[in-house]
Amino acid sequence: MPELPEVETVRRGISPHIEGAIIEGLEVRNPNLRWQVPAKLAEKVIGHPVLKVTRRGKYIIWQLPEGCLIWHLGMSGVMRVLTKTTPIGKHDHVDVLFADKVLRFTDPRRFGCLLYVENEREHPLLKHLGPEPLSDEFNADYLAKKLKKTQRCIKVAIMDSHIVVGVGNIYASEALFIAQVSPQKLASKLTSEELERLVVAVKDTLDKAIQAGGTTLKDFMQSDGKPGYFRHELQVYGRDQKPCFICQMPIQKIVLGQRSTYFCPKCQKD
DNA sequence: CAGAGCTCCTGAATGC
DNA sequence: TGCATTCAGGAGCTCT
Repeated sequence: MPELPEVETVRRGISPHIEGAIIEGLEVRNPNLRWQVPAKLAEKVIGHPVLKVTRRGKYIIWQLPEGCLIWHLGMSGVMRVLTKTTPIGKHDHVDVLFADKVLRFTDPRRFGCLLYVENEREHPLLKHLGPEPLSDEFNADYLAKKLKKTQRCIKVAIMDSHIVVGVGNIYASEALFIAQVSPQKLASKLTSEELERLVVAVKDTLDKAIQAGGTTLKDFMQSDGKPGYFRHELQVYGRDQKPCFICQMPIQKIVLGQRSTYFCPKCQKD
């Protein structure tokens, strides 16, 4: 399940191979992703170079001269740069062909997407997104302002991409544990100290994971292998009933906003 | 307007 | 061993 660090790792992994290359072909084997891949996408992109590969939240954006491709990996999406002779697998839905290689998009669950827009800033998916978590714009003052009047618990709020992008289910639990704030606490009730700790925890957690991802980049292009994702050192996620690494109290699993949530009832205060 | 719940999909895990 | 059932999850959409 790609979270922001994985998406950034994918971006870094593919960009050296893609940037500057001219798209020579597009093969959409299954357009039924989260949204239909636009029918006449090929004629819009073929013959044009990919100028730059950027990221906004968990969206990967390919900048072309007259528009851009917007990709999302959903939760099972994978992008790999392969040789053209690599056999096609069951869930290999899209190939972008270059002179000497192919960018292959694989996504068993098809929660991902591939869209095209002329002006990235105008696109409804990107237009109203909150700040990047690693930017200075994401700070305790900003969060305080945003959460001031909300009735939601902090874990649900921090996962809202209108508040801040890229904080997925796993890292939301992790960051709250590190910040020692209960995921159930009403978001508007966090003290400025707690907000500060949470902001720092989110940045640290994501940043560390991105650094870890960098170390796997060399393995990114295995022709038959897995993408260069990496294992996290998870403190609470997936550790239901296992002892807290700080106080040994069993980690609790609850559901918030239809998402499983893990926390230490002793270390994380309401 | 804010927020709760629904929804897409398939592989992995679990149950019998 | 094998089949049936359950669950997970990103995030936009619908409904209240």
